[in-house]
Amino acid sequence: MKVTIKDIARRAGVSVTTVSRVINNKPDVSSDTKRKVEKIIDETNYQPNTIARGLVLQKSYTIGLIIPDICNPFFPEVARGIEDELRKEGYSVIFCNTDNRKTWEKESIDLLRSKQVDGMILSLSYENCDEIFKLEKEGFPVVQLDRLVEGSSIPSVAIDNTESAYKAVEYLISKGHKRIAHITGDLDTNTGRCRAEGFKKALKDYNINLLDKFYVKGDYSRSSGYYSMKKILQDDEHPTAVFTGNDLMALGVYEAIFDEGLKIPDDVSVFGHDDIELASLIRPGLTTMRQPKYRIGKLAAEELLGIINENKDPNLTEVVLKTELIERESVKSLLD
Amino acid sequence: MKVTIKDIARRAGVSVTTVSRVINNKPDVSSDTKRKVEKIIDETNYQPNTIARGLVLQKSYTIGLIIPDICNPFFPEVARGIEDELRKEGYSVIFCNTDNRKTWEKESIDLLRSKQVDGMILSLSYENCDEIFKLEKEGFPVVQLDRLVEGSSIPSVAIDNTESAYKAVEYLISKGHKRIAHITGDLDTNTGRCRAEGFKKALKDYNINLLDKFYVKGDYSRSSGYYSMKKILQDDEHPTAVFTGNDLMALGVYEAIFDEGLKIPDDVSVFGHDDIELASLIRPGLTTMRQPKYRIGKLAAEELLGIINENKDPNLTEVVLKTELIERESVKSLLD
DNA sequence: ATGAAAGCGCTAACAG
DNA sequence: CTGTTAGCGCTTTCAT
Repeated sequence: MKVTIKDIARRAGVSVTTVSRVINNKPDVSSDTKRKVEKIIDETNYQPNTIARGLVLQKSYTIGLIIPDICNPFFPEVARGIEDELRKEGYSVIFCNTDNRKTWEKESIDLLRSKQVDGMILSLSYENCDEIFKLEKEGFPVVQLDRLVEGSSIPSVAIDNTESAYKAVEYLISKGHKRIAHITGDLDTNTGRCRAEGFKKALKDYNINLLDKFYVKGDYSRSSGYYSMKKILQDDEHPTAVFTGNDLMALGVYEAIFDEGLKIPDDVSVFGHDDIELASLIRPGLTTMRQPKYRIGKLAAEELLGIINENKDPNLTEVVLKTELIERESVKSLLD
Repeated sequence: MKVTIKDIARRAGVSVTTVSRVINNKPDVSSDTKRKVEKIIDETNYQPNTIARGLVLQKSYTIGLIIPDICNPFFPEVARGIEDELRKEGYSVIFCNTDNRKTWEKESIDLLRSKQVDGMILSLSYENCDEIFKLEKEGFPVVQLDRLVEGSSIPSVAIDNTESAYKAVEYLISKGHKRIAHITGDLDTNTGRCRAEGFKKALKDYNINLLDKFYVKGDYSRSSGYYSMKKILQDDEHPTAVFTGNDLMALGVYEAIFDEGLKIPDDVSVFGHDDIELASLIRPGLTTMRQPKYRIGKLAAEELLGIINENKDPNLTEVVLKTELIERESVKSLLD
């Protein structure tokens, strides 16, 4: 049987209140009894039952993390940033994968609520606004990852995807590219839409025509990158450069290009987004926009902690991080 | 204020006992009152407090996952396998990163115990046996990942690294290679040692001499692969094939070989281990042994569930998974 | 078929 | 300084 506060109390010959006091470092305990109790706690290897404490304190010191898929290379680092930050404050994190399915998202939220988490960090599919609004109405502490829901004032930690994509395309243009294709991310997500928007805006600002056949809808998966690029390459008229909605798709694009016996960047330049680890590992190194992933996680956690603890006003908090252009070898300059 | 079982009881005009009965689908409730209660539950969007339930049931429906680092490409898929499997049975998972630090490992175990997890899945540093033994003595449900601790009967899900390496080398031999080098993984880890052992055993079984200069100690990092290969290539006498302790090192090996103006697999064949995503992306595609990562996670979860629920005897459970040889283009046949 | 009451392990007034 | 008491939200005998 597990040792409880009662056991400690009995063995120390004091009341449970006193034991509780020493556990929580409260005043009003003589250093004598304190020592005595601590000794017994040590001997018995007693660990206070956080569940029971949570019940009375109405606090679980646990937060929920809901993401599409921890296997998506974006999330492990974010998750790590969150866990590191939260653990410092004594919180632990329960994580749920949803594969962007609305029903799973709802289930996960309900599950976490029933587990009395003190807050949540969410990366939900774009359409799933109801859930967010419901949480907001209840005043439940929530921070969103990587998305901004219009009409809600729920804090969010994200990068400016539109600007980031714009910068990427601008770079391509500065290298003399004019025939630039884009394989979009999942357009059901905010990030996917914003990056596509940034792409279009850059072309427009630089007076470059956007050809329909150079704008292909992907879904962030590696295979969608592969097939989209295959499709693009079927046409006689190749683009000189392709900007993909994320690095994972760029990997698929690499394969498609290699399949056709073409060379990167000599035949086609490739520009990704996110700078996942693979980007530096593949050859040629993938030029891409780096997301400060760990930092996103860390800041999201800080944000959430702020809301939970100081009852910080969530209304004003919108953290927008910049991405960094990482130049490698997958983009060729057409100038000179 | 959150709605509790009392609120439901009051609004339905019944006792909390009755409400509890319908929540848990117990018999002895007239279908009439059952409907009535269910209606109120629906209306109020009531979610039973799992924490409170856990307190009386002595069950949290939460398990702990302790790993070195979720950012290590091995773990996300394992974690996903665990989460998928556990969620089906109504469990959720709290994860902790330890960076293989013993103090963090101990802290994490204590934390999870205080959170009353029903079991743990652990991937601890090799030296940290005390903690495992302590848990074992208490009969606490634990499954180990990727590690067999001698002298303990704690179940473990792992691949047979020795055999896996043996198979790899055997394959190389079957392709006519006799001058085979090995760049080891971190020999402070069990995996590293076993793979090196498998390498040696295969050579011995096939009566091939192991040259000292063809056995170089690496540490699983890409750069160690690079420098180790450089060192190997400095000698006039090249190996015809090199087997690396993991894929990441193989990547470094690729670079070293390219640096020397040599070709893979024409001049040197390369064989990796793990089949990380990258293996299929680099050119030439890396021949390697695939770890069934998702499956490892899934089985570890099943194992744990078995111990928790059916009080299955943990003594006999040692799941050893086979790796799969993935043939790509980095190995040349010397036959014909 | 239903409810009253006890208790899971802990904290927090309140008294002394 | 210390202990008594009353819950936190839920499940579970045991009556009725």
